[in-house]
Amino acid sequence: MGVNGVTEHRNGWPPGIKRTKQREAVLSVLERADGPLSAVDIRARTESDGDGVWLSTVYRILETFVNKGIVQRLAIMTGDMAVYELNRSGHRHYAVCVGCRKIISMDNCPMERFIPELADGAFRVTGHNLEVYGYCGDCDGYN
Amino acid sequence: MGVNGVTEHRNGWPPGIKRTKQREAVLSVLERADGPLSAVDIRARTESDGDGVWLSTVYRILETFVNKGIVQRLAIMTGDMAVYELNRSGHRHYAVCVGCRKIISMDNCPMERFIPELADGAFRVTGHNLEVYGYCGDCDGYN
DNA sequence: ATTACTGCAAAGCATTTGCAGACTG
DNA sequence: CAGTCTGCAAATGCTTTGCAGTAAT
Repeated sequence: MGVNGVTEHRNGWPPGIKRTKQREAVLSVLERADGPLSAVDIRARTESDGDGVWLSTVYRILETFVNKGIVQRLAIMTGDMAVYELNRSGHRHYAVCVGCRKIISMDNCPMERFIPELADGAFRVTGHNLEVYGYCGDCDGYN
Repeated sequence: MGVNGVTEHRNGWPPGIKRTKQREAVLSVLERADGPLSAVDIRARTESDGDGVWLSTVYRILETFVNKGIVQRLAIMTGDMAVYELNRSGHRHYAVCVGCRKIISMDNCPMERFIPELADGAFRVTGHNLEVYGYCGDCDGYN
């Protein structure tokens, strides 16, 4: 599989991270994800894959991955669970449907050209987060 | 849409909302706020003002205000508490300092001119949320 | 062998909810 | 007066943490 260019760890393993069955399972889930996943989602998918990973371990692995820059924790507030995604090179943003809570990925980032504008003042920009809210095709018209 | 909106509580109170001492206290805090506040912040400020409001009541009031469109719940994930702000007409976005967690407001919204682009597909945009991360003047250089 | 990681249980903490009394319109 | 709102307490649910055994380098 792997249509996507996950940064460097193609043939092996991200450097500086101990390789364990559980971490492989979590990374594998994230690589195959179609959108951001919560810790609970990830745990469920590892179970479907045959390698159950304990929930607290999933949280610890995610924390490690985030610290290493492999994974990104998004700020989408759909419900109250944090969601995570692989930190792919060309980053994405998401549109959240207020009707059905579906998360739709937006391919391009309209912010790219504006970051320079913001960087002029006394603030060095290192990243950003954008979510768009609204109604998807299925839910529009009912609201 | 585009109606002059919620900013109508000129003679003191938004329409359609029962007026209680606690709601007045919360609204007053939000009106004087210099930035987004958490429920705990709000509760603390009502205490300083002399009118303590119970925390669960603050949450219920905020929920009511959000439903009425008076208040907005942001998706800033500084720590793990939700933060709220008055839904002022010209809306704002915030830059969050990764060093000291300070929240700096950005006066203009770079997204305004891009929402139309997004609205083309099967998605009707009703709102959006943007946060920029980086280092503020005080923290830059130390990281 | 040394050090880090995981399963598990239990604690933490923000937020929500149930209920009886108090208050608003 | 009827219906809503609040104080309070207890519950809920996501996330974190402590510990002892296990696995990786």
